[in-house]
Amino acid sequence: MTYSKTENFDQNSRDIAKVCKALAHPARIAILKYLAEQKVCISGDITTEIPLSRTTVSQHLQELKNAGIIHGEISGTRVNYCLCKENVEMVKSLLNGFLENINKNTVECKK
Amino acid sequence: MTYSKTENFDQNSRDIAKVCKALAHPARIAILKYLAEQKVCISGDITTEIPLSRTTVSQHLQELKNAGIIHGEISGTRVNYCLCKENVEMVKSLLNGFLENINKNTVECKK
DNA sequence: GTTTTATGTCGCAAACATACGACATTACTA
DNA sequence: TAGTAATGTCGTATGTTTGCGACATAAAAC
Repeated sequence: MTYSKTENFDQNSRDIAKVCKALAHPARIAILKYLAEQKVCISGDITTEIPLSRTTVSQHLQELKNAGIIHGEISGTRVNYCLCKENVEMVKSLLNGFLENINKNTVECKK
Repeated sequence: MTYSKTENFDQNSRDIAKVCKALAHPARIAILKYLAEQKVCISGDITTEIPLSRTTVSQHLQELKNAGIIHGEISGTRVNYCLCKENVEMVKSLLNGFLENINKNTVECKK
């Protein structure tokens, strides 16, 4: 009865919320930054760069993969992760479009 | 013991994650869109525009307020909410900076 | 002063997210 | 084919979010 009424909102709002949800944890931001820093796609030894257990990092990677932001390519026992050009650009234009849109009717708030 | 190790990540990553968290629900996106549509700041009768109870909408408004994205001004029994120019722009540049940054080392993923 | 109107806050229940140890899987290596 | 290394998945404990009814508050209307 309670919870999860997301289907009552329009697709664009849900898309934006979904992308933001994927980015809504510092570990995932740190992972993305790390991937962006590397010349080559890097495997799951991201663990050594992130102060979390391997299991947890793996889960965060799955979430980023589900959101389509990263991509993992199997190579032997390793998995090479990388940022997906198309999807990162999709995210960029989705968020930019939204922020540009709401930026039209803002008000000065001294606060 | 478990959970919430966010303090182990750098400030920028936490800031980005925080903003994204505020945007990580379709209701909040819908609320922001609605606010952007209005000529004047609109009070909590946003309820009629959003398929959720007044209580829940009120809570989402609080979250957006906490994130500094909107601002509520009391006027009698009403509260006029509006988008904060400075903060919306702050969010824009924060997210743009990050996305621009990670966009440098992406890879074509046919998928 | 009582009623109405617009809001916010509390407390609860259900759903979801986070973190991790233990186990399973898969491929390379000797 | 046994051993190791890199990963993923499961189960569990705990914290957080979502959604709402019920109550509290406070200004305006009468």
